[in-house]
Amino acid sequence: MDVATSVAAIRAVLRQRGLQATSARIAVLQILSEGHRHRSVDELRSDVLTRYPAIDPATIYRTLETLELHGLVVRMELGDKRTRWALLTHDHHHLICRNCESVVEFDDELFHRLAGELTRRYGVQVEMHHLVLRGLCATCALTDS
Amino acid sequence: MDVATSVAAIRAVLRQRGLQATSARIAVLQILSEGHRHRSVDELRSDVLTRYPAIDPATIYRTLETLELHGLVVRMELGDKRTRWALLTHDHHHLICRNCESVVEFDDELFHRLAGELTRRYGVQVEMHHLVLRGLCATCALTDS
DNA sequence: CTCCATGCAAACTATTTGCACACGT
DNA sequence: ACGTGTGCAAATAGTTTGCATGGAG
Repeated sequence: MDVATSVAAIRAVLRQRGLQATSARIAVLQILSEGHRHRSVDELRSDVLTRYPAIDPATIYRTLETLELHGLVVRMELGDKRTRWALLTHDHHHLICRNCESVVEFDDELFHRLAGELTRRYGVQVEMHHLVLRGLCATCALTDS
Repeated sequence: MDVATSVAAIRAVLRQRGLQATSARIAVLQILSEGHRHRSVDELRSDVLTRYPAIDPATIYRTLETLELHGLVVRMELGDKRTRWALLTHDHHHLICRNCESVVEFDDELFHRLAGELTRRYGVQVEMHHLVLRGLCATCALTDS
């Protein structure tokens, strides 16, 4: 699914997995498909409001749980207590800058290597899809602090 | 601070950082020093009960926040909503087995290399102290599932 | 003796659940 | 029509905060 996916495509994806194409599910997937930012339930709720009739928070929670179960979205804990959600696309990882709060995104390559090494050494099977690291982004790292 | 640290040593560490050596802080550090497991506030509260007079949850939260600020303990989010706490010792990382829920611990070496590579490639300064990964532990990886 | 830390109770926030009704197929 | 999804309201769980009292230095 790509940025700003059409409703028809979303319907197809849902049906494909045996899920009813309800308005809540379509709205949530549509919003999440616009820029692959990770959003909290509350952000989702207000984003939905700009274009669709309101969805009850309880429904959003249940919708996301279902979509996660069927491998369409992923959850991520950023440290505050709200869970963030995004479309499941390719594996990628994040660094949150402790100075300016910006989020840097990394592709999976280096982490993939790490996972392999961990398997070799410890026998574990690491499933890293959306890792969250903390530290300083390039800009703030230069200014030190 | 080592496993089962003496009260005198704990007092010293606290004073050293300009902190009052109160009974709550001593009790919390004492409990955390016994096996470097990561504990939830509730586990801490009941562990304290076996040896000390009860500490109010609110006090435990405030105590941990203070100790964290002074670099004595670290927090960790395991995915359920309770924050876990441990003494800050050496950097190490964890894998939680999604099958048997066990926690595997890794030393820092491989991750340290990864952090270096990220700095080289992206200019970021990664601060990874207690990373939490998910996957399968060696035992469950063999049995597949 | 002076503050900082603690206990208690109430407030808050994110999330979950029960139930009757509405919608998708 | 049938069964699943949704809205609403109430319940829950973890955590935070205000305020008066108690203990550490």
